[in-house]
Amino acid sequence: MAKGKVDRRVQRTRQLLHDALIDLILEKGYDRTTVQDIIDRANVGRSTFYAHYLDKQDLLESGLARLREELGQNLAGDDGAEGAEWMLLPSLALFRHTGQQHHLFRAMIGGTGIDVVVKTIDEALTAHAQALLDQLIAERGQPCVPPRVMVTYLVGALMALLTWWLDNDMPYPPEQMDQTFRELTVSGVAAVFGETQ
Amino acid sequence: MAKGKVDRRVQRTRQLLHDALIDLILEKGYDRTTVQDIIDRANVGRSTFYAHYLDKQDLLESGLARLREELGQNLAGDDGAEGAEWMLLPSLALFRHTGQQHHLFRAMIGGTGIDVVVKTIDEALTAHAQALLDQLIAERGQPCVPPRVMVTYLVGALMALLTWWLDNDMPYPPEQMDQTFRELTVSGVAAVFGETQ
Amino acid sequence: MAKGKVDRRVQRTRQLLHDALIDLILEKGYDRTTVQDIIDRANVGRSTFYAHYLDKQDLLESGLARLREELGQNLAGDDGAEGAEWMLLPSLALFRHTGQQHHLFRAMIGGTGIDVVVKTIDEALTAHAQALLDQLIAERGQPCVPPRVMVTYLVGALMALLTWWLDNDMPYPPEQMDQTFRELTVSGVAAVFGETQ
Amino acid sequence: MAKGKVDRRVQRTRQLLHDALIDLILEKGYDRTTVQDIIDRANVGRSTFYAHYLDKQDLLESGLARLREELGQNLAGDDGAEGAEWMLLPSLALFRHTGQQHHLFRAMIGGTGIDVVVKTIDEALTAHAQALLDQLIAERGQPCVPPRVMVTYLVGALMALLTWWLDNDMPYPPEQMDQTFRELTVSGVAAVFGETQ
DNA sequence: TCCTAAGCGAGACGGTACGTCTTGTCTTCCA
DNA sequence: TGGAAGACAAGACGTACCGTCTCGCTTAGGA
Repeated sequence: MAKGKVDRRVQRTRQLLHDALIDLILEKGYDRTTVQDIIDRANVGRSTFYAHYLDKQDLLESGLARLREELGQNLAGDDGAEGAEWMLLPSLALFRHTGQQHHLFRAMIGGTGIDVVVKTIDEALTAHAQALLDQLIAERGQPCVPPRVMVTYLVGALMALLTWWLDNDMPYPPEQMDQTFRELTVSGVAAVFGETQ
Repeated sequence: MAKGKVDRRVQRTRQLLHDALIDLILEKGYDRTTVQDIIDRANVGRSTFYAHYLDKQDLLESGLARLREELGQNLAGDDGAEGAEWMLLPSLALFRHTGQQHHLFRAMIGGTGIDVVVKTIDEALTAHAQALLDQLIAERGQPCVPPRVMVTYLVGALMALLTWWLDNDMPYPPEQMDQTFRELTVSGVAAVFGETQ
Repeated sequence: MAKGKVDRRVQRTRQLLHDALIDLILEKGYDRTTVQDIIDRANVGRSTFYAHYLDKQDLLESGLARLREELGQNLAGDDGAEGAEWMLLPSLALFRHTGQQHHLFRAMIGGTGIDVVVKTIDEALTAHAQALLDQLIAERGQPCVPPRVMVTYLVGALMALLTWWLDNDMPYPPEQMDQTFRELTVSGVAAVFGETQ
Repeated sequence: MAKGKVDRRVQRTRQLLHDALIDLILEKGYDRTTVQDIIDRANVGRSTFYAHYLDKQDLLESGLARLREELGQNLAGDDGAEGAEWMLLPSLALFRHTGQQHHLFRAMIGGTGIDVVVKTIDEALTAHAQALLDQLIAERGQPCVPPRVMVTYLVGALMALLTWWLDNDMPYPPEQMDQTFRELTVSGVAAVFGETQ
């Protein structure tokens, strides 16, 4: 069998398992979902599950690559539209994107959230903000606070807004959430670069 | 037995259980600690454990009252020293306080953290910020963004900084962390109230 | 709790498990009986089973002490009645005893049999024959063949008859089986001690 | 492809599987040998195994034809040499034959033995003894015990000696084992036919 | 010499039983 | 009489084999 090429059956099995997991997360939450639930739903043998994944978390993580990619694409296109040079995070795109799949995202990052998912989004946003900040530093010079801490601040604030928004049934439109984030953020970022808004 | 007076043994048992839990959290983390571990360490019977607490989480939560109180005291005294009227969170006191007990706090809120602990601190900070914000609104009128969202933003950002700081072995002194938080926050808060810094 | 004294519940649980195993052996055979079958039948938790026994075989073996004892009692009383001094095995008692519980013994030693059970009976008979043979040697001197081999011969022959008898629905009464065994055995034993019948 | 004619490759595959099984039985015993072990050793695909045999036992049994044949040949030649007319089993040839391949036979019938192998030898010996006994009956008339039971007795005794001998590292030469069996057997057989030795 | 059906290896798969682990309840005994 | 000790039912876990299956490659034997 050609190396590096995965059997069509393997692809199918993995897809079945992923789909089953997502279904079950939506139905009863990640923590209450057991491996048995997953393989029953996917019509897959127990040993088959463990042939592909180490455990439930491994299955989840293997699906995060796709999430990362999706986020990357959706968020990338947003930057041009941001306008303000002080805006380091694609918050509008993020609110829009998660709002569209709010059932899924609520199950994934709402409430307590699933650690590994939260961490994945966190890291993606962190990388994004870090990159933009590096650019800004190249243009403006060092800010008066440690850049890494700034990034942590921005990402933490945005994640908090996002989580709160999903947990509270999205009481404002994405645009307003973005606007709020922007208002609170931009002058701070400008300030640490010595600018006055 | 005198009613209303809790048997001294009961107090002792509870203390043993709390201490055992804290020890074990520091040793191997909350998630990897089992009820069996706790009662072995505390030299307590299994049924005794369940006579006092519903489960592991209940034991943890019951200890949070003290944490809340401690935080309340430590953070309250800080406000006067904050100086700026736009500062809604006692960040300096928080960094100092957690830094002093960083082993414990790292185990509690570092990494993935223990949900209920994070939530407790989050709620305490949220209440604090909300109160100060209400005052500010009484003086300044409504800000241009939803106040509840503002509070979420501020608390989320501060929690993110705190967690990052502990996870990265406190690379900056509490004063600098506070300063950074302040720089990034104050102008934003002022801005939404229509003030220019 | 008093050491060496076993909780009444423990006794009860073990009894339930033993009974369930015997039931199931009679119903579907030892090999086809699973641990799950046993604990379902006994209304016992899986972990309880493994708290008491290492595995299915261990449960079976732990019940063999009683079998050994039973055999010992039933077979011992027979010797006086044997008559012939050349008779080293309580074959009549054995056929009678097993015939009375033929369902159980068929399941245990018929067909392929359960190794450990066959071995247990084999050992009990071997010890018995060896003891009588030692007496005989004390009286008569060494036989012209190795005593240990003689014992093996006698026990092997008797076990073969017993197994065949149970497997073929006991086509002869115990008395006739005993008589046959006696006819074929006695003159041989006498012969190796230099006696002519 | 010509029907009834088996592909050379087929022969080769079967041989590989048989050899692998025998190797593994000698190395780790029949019970501890898995199908996976066998096909790994034989460098054969899993499906190939099941294309030829139903299961591990089927593979083993298919090899027993040769064993039966071998036994038949070796044992047949012995009868003339038996001498005594009361000797119904070719015990000397049996001890010699198994002694020569004691590694294999020990693994096959020693200890607990492999049921199907033991049964095969048992049946071969039973048929042999039955045939000779029928002859004897034709000459001497009915014995005073059921002939079928006699045969069972003789075969059981011989198998027991053989197993014990192999399990105990053949402490006596085949001739002595045969002699012992003969001493214990012959007078009994004679006796049931009303003869005195 | 080519073609084609078979044998074959590789290994994915559904299924079943295993022995382990942890939870929260229940029972017994002792101080 | 309340707490220590720990037995217990429940059920999820990750592992080990089994027997079935699908896939392409190889390879003989008849055209």
